[in-house]
Amino acid sequence: MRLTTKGRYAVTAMLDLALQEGRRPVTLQDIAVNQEISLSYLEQLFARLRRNGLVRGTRGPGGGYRLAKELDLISIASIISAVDEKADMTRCGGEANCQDGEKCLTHELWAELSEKIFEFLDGISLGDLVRRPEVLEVAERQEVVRQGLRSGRLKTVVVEASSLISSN
Amino acid sequence: MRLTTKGRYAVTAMLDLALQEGRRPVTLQDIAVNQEISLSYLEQLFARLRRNGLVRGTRGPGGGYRLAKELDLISIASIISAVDEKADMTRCGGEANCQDGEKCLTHELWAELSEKIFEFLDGISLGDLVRRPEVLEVAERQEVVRQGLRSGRLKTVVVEASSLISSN
DNA sequence: GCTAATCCCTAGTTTTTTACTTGGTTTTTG
DNA sequence: CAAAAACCAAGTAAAAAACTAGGGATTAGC
Repeated sequence: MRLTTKGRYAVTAMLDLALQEGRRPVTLQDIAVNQEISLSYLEQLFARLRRNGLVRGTRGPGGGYRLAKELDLISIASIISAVDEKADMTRCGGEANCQDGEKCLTHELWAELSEKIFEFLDGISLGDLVRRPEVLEVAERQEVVRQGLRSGRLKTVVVEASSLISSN
Repeated sequence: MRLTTKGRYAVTAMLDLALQEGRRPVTLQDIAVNQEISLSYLEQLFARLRRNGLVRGTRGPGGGYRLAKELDLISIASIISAVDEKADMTRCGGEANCQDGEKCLTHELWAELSEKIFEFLDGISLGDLVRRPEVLEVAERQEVVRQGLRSGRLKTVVVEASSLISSN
C-alpha cells in the first residue's frame, strides 16, 4: 500500500464525483480544472479506475463519469490500489527467499504493518468522507484497532472495527 | 503523510535497530546488506533520522546506531515524516486560496483523511510491532539463527520462525 | 601514535516515477 | 453534420528516488 500524490489525485477526483452523485456526470475537464492537473493525465488515471470497476464513463455531449457503485462500497484503499497497481513494496515479495533470518523478520513485520494500513484505508469509504460527522466517529474507533495491535490479536479486531465503520 | 519505499526503508531499518536493542549498536553496513540498499543512501536516510532525534550514532570501531528513545516513544509516523520531510501533499496548503468552493471542499476532505492516516500511524510504535508475542519468540531465536548461520542449518530455523509469525 | 572501522558530509549521476504533451479515434447529442 | 465528450497510444519533460564517489572526523584496539 503506497500513498503518493497520484493516489491523492485519484481520491480527490473520486470525491468530486461523490459530491455530484445524483446530478449529471462529471467531465474530466471539470476535474482537471479543479485539481489543476492535466486532462490527459487524468484520463490515464480514470482508465485504471474504470478497469477496476470504480467508475463508469458515458461519451458524447453531456457525458462524463459517474461512480460505478454506491458511495459506501468504494473504499479509499480500492481507489489507491487501482491507480497504483504494481507496488511490490517488499522486494522479497513476502515469504521470500531471504537468506538471513533477521532480514526476513523485518520484512515480515513491514508486511504486517502494510496490511494494517490497507485495512485501515479499506475501512473508510467515500461515503464516510462525504458525510463528515461520521468521519470523526471513525477516528474514535481507531482506538480499538490500536489496542488490537498491542495485544497481538489484530486481524479480528480490525475486521470488527471496519465492519462497524461501513455498516451505516 | 506520504508512504513510499523510502519510508519502508526507514521503518524496516528502525525495526532492525529495535530488534537489537540492548546489544551492541547496529552498523549501517549490516542494514545495507540486510535491506539490499546502498550504504550511502542509508547514510542519508539516517542523517534525517538523527536530526529528528530518533537515533544516536557512535563512531569508531564497534560503533553504529542505536535508538535515541524508548521503543514505545517512536511512532511509525515519526519515522516516515523524518525521511520524507517536505510533503505538502495538498497543493493549496490546506486553508488555501482556492477559488472554487467545490475544489476547497475536496481538498479539505483529503486533508482530513490525510490527518487520519497520520494519527493511525502515530498510534503505532516500534514497540507495538516488535513486542508482538510471536515476534518475541522469533527474536529470541535469532541467536539460534546466527549460530545456524555458522553451522549451516540456517534454512530450517528461518522457516520455523516465519511460520510462527504468519500463523495468526 | 598508528590503523581500521565506523559515522558523517557534500556534490554529483543514473534510474524510475510522475506528470504532461500531442495527436489522434469513437461515441453521442442536438 | 458539428461539437462534446470519453477513449487510446506514443512520446517527452520534470521530479523524486536511489546510487556513486570522494572525502573528512571520531574512536577502539594494537
